[in-house]
Amino acid sequence: MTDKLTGAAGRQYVADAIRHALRSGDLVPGQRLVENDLVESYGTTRGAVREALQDLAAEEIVEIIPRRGARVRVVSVEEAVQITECRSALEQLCAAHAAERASDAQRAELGRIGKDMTRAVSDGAWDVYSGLNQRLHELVIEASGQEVARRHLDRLNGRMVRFQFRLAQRPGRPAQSLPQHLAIIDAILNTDPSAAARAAAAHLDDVIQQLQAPTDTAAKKARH
Amino acid sequence: MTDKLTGAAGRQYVADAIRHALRSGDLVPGQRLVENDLVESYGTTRGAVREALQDLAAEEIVEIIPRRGARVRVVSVEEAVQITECRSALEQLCAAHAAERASDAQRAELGRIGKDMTRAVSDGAWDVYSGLNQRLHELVIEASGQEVARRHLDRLNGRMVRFQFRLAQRPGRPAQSLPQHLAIIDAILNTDPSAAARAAAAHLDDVIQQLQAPTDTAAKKARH
DNA sequence: CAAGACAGGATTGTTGACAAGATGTGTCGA
DNA sequence: TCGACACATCTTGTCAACAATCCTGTCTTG
Repeated sequence: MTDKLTGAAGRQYVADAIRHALRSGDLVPGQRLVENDLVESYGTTRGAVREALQDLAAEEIVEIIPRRGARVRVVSVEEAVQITECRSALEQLCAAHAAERASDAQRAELGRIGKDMTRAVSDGAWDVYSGLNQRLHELVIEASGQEVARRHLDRLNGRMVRFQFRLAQRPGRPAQSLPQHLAIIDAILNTDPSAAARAAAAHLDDVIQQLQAPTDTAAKKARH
Repeated sequence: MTDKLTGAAGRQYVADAIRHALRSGDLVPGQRLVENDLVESYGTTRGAVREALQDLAAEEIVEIIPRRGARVRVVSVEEAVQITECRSALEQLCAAHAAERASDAQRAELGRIGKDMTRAVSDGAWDVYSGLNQRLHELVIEASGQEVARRHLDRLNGRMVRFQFRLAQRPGRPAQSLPQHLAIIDAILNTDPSAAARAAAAHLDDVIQQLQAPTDTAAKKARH
C-alpha cells in the first residue's frame, strides 16, 4: 500500500519508528538492529535505514560498533542520574527565564495545567496526569524561549524513556510530584525567576532520588 | 603521498579537518562546503565526506539544506548568548561536583593552573593564558565525573569557536577573567560545591555580558 | 531595458552490486 | 566431552555510476 519510503523521508520515518518502538517497549535495550530486517519491517531502502541509524547514534539512543552493527544502547542507573542532573541544570535555566518572559496565554495554560493536574491526582487518572506532566515541562521550555536548551533537553529526554516509563508507574508517584509541579507553576505565575529555578531543581532532585531508590522488584518489598 | 583515506577513518579525518579549519579561520560562517571540493582537498571519497558532513550537521556546526548542500552555520549573538547560558548551567553542575570529588592529583593541577594563569597575565602572555583557560574548564569537567554533561558541553563549545576567538583577543580580557577563574579554583580546592557553582555562574555571566557588549569592530558586511 | 524562458553545467541524492569482515556450524582429533 | 579448525552464511562497508535537482548566464520578446 505505501510506496517505498526513500531518501530523506524514509530516514526520518525509520528514525521516528525506532524511537516510538523504544517508547512502547517493542525494542529492548541491547537488542540488535539489523539493517535488512529494518528494511523489510518499514519498507524502505538500506540507505535510508543506515542514515536513520546514524541519526539515532548521534542522539546516543543506539550504539554502532564498526562491522558489527547497531544495537539499542543500554543506560545504567548511574547514567540516568547524570542525565537527570543535566536536565535539572537546564530546566532550572528554562524555568527562570519562563518566569520572566512567559506570555499571558502561556501563563493561562500553566494555570489550567495546575488545576487539571490536581484533579487528575484526586481522580486517580494516572495517564491523564502523565500527559499533563509532559505538557508542563514542554510549556516551561517553550515559554523560556531557550531554543538551544530545548534541543539539548530533547536529546537528554530521548535517552530516558525507559526510566520515565518505570517511574511514572510507581504507586503514589503522582501524589508525590504534584506539589512540586504546582510550586514550579506558582513561581512562574508570580514572575519569580529564582523561585522557579529552585522549584525545578527540587523536583528533579526528587526524581533523582526515585531513580536511585530500590528498583521495581525490590520496591514492592521495601514498601511498608 | 598519503593513501586515500577511506571509510570510517576518512570520515573522522574530514570532520576533524573542518572543525580545525573553522577554529583557525580558514572557513568562515556561511561558506559553502561542496562535496567534490572537500574530496579533492582531503583526498578521500565522496562517501566519507558526506558522512563527515552529516556528523557536523548533527553537532549543528554545519547546516545541510536538501539538494543544496552544506554550509557553515552562522550563529547570531542571541544564539551565542543562549549557548553560553546553557554552558553556565552545565558548568555550574560540573564545578559543584568537582568540588566534592576531585582527586588529589586534579586539585594539584588546579592549583598549578591558578599560579600559571596569574603569571601569564602579569607577563602579558595571552596565548599561554588562553591555553590554560581551556585546560581549566576541561579539568573541572573531568574532575566532576559528569560524562553526560561533558558531551553536551563539548557540543556547545563546538559552536562557539568564532566568538571565543573574538573574546579572547580583547585587550584587558585576561586581566578581567583571571579573578573569576581563581575563584572557581579556590572554591573547588576548598571543597565548597555551592561556592564553586556560584563562581562558575559569575564567570559565565561575565562572558555573556562581553558577548552582548559592543559588537565587534564595525560589522564587516556579512557577505552571502 | 526589464522580465521571463531556456540550455548547459554543476552539485547533490540514490541505487545496486560487490568486497570485507564477523558469526555460526559441523567435523575431526585428542 | 571438549577445543581447534575450516567452511558456509550473514551482515555491514564501500564504491562508482546514474538520476534528479538546482544554479548561472544568455537569449528572446514585449
